[in-house]
Amino acid sequence: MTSPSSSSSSSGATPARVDTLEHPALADARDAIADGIDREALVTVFGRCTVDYDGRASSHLESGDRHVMLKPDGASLVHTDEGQQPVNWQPPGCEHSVRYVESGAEAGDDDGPTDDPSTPRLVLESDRSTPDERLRVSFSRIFQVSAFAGSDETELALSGTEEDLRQRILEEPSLLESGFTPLATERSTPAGAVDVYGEDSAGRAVVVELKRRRVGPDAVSQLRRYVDALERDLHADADVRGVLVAPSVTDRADRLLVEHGLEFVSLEPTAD
Amino acid sequence: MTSPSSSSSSSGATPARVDTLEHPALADARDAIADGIDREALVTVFGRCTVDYDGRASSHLESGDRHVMLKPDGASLVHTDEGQQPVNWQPPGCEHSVRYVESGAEAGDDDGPTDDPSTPRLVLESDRSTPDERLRVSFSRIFQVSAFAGSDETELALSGTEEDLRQRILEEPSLLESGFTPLATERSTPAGAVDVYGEDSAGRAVVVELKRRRVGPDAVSQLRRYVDALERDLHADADVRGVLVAPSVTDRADRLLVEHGLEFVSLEPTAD
DNA sequence: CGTTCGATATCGCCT
DNA sequence: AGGCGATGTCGAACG
Repeated sequence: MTSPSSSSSSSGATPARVDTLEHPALADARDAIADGIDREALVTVFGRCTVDYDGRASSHLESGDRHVMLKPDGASLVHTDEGQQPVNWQPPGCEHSVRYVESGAEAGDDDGPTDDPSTPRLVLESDRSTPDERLRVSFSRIFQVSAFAGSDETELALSGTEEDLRQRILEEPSLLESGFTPLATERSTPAGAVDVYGEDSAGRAVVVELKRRRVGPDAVSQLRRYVDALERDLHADADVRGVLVAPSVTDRADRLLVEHGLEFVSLEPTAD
Repeated sequence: MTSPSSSSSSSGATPARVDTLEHPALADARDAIADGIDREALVTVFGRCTVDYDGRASSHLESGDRHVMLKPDGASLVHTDEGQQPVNWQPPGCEHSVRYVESGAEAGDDDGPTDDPSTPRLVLESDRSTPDERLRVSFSRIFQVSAFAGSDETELALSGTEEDLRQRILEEPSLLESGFTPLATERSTPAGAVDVYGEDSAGRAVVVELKRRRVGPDAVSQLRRYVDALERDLHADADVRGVLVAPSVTDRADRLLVEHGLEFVSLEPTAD
């Protein structure tokens, strides 16, 4: 069951390739993983391991069975059987390495005890600098190693974003209010760029902050910062209106809006 | 190469089990995936597929080779060979389903064209309500299916969090400033809960907002909301101090602090 | 349930 | 490289 199996898809311009080992010896797993990293394949390892992270924060995970994915762009993901988020990870830009250690005590230079340091271990590391951080996965057993090489040229088409909401307003400004005229998007202020800047039927300046979903107090504060900054920037006794555009607001955000003299218009990113 | 292989770890209290098919026929893949879901295993599928999401937003991904993970808690993840984040996903709480469709045109009820609708397809769906959303992965080819059953009882131990920063301040209040006395954590105000509430050596109320890392304008606004709310809550002519505690602040955040009469103390979550 | 806020947030854009 | 804001953010704590 530890003999390597390599197989290619029989049709298609760029055949996908999969290499799998089941219950390999740790040394064989090391070779397969090193080969997968070298070939820039997507490598997965399922096995019993401890996990240590050190960098922006520090973490330790005792021994358990987990699924590890190493990507050719340097990303690393450790998944348990629960949760959308990996229990540990490393962002793209890391250098992956793998090594076989006869005595687990040497797996880490300065780590605490692992599940059984006296047994041999296979250690995966993903390191980067800026910020300096490291993920180390130390396996006592490996149940499966796979290396996937495929082809994926396509990009995700997503709709229902804040950008869609902006397009809706620009194409039909009356959705904001009758007589509204957009003058600029991403208009720069000392506090940052305003989503949509324009003027109302009376010629007053209007700052519009867009949110694709129901908003809380943070969005109100954000809008307030822009209105404040623009009032100073126009340095007249400018009466600048601030309008929050979102599907809905929470109670507390609504009170904040009133408190700060800001307005709200209910609008969804798409017309459905 | 399409014969099923099931294997168990030979030692350990809770042996891990791995079932793998390589280049299975779609109908065989369907049975293996359904069995894995049924057994509450962690199921992975690598193959050529299109991906469609509809719910909080909508997205479509043309045909390519991707890695799909179905977790027993209902989470679903679609990974390409790039990026830390899945290109598509579904949170825990979904219901997974798998079906074999002779003609791909029936894979979706109302979908646009896929890579080749005339060929048979294997369709994975993960659905949930509140919010109502659905992820559909439609495979034209499957290169590998695996089902992993393991054991993982341990929890992550993490340090360097905001909670650590709070403990540091509570154990040694002089780190904030000489004479500071913490009176409460998570003190409730109309604007939300204050991280640390206390008084200085002159008996003035102090609101402390903690951040584990370098902060921008949002944290300053958050602190300002708390100070405002507390000044009203104490409804005296209360002079409430607001102190932001973080490793550092950006320039713009620093100007905002001055503008709002707030203070800053540089402190890291851990003593290193 | 909804609200609120933290996170090793990640990601993309722009300076 | 750092700042800044969006995200189908996710997740947890709390009401």
